[in-house]
Amino acid sequence: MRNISDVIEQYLKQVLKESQANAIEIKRQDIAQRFECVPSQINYVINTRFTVEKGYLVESKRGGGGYIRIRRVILHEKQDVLSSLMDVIHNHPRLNEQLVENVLVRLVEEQMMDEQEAQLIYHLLSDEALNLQVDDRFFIRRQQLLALMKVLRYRNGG
Amino acid sequence: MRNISDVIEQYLKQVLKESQANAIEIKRQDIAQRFECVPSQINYVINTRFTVEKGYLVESKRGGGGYIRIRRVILHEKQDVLSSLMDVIHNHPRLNEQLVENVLVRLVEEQMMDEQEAQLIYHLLSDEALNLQVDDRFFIRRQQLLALMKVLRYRNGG
DNA sequence: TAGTCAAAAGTCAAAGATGGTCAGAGGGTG
DNA sequence: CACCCTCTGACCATCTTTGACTTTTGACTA
Repeated sequence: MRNISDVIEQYLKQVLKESQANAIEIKRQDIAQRFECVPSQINYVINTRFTVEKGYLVESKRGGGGYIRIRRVILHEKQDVLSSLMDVIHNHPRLNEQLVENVLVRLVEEQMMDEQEAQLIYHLLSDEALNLQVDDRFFIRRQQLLALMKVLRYRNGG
Repeated sequence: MRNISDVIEQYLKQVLKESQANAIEIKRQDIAQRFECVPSQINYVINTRFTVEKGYLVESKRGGGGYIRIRRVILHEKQDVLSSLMDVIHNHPRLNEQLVENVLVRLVEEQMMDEQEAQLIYHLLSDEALNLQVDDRFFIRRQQLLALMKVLRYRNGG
């Protein structure tokens, strides 16, 4: 594994998978110690790898007895997945390639589209294809991702 | 061998051949060091020798733990269909919905994509999703259709 | 109860680690 | 000589790591 962030990410996902409940509670300091890094590294991992669009919810508490709780969001209805992703799209002012990728990966994970389709759309929404001013790029991505959600909704009998 | 680029090219192809998977991951700096050249020489080799037309796909990541991944892919046999469609796209100043549809239908007929994929893309490129000034719409459609062609060159057997 | 303190976790910006781009210099070949 | 590859290095973009400083919380004390 190339960097410590990836290692920590894998570790947390492993623990999450092995836990009965779909949530784990960690102590930031403990994890930092286990991987010999500074505590704020854990925040970095969480902020970049356990985001809402990837299907995670994170809560925490400071002070004595503090913790960080990571929850895997499990939505049984495909419609719920779509509306949650639509929220994400609406709430993100800056729809960069990374976010597009996260959304598409999630859709594949949730079996709402296959990899080939995701691949195609990723390329259509890439910086290279959307060779425009950044803000215009964000705008187009929003429009097209929402259009995608619409098609997927009715493809899945909505 | 006359120049360092050729040497590096051969080396990478050798490593690729010996690897089980049809992909390798390198560190630019490592390769540059091994052949005692500047790092950007590696980009030169990749840009001139590992192109899509030659059957290679390259991805990379910057920053800590960065890498360059080179993958061998199989080119689609219908390159001529793609180039003729690219001509069409280039030569049409006004890429309206009808033209998009025609292109997509042709791609489906040629079995370069399936109906579902065509459907998806049609919606992404619709007037409704591309809620912009007409000229901008034409521009985006051109960019994205060309991006689509690029992906289709190697899909289905990579 | 209010105040104080220590123990968490959060934020943010700087530094570090890679890879990418581009334009110009260098060199070989028809 | 002209032209086309190659090679190089300065500068840029992106992702990760680190640490100083901040905020929140609960326990203890006056």
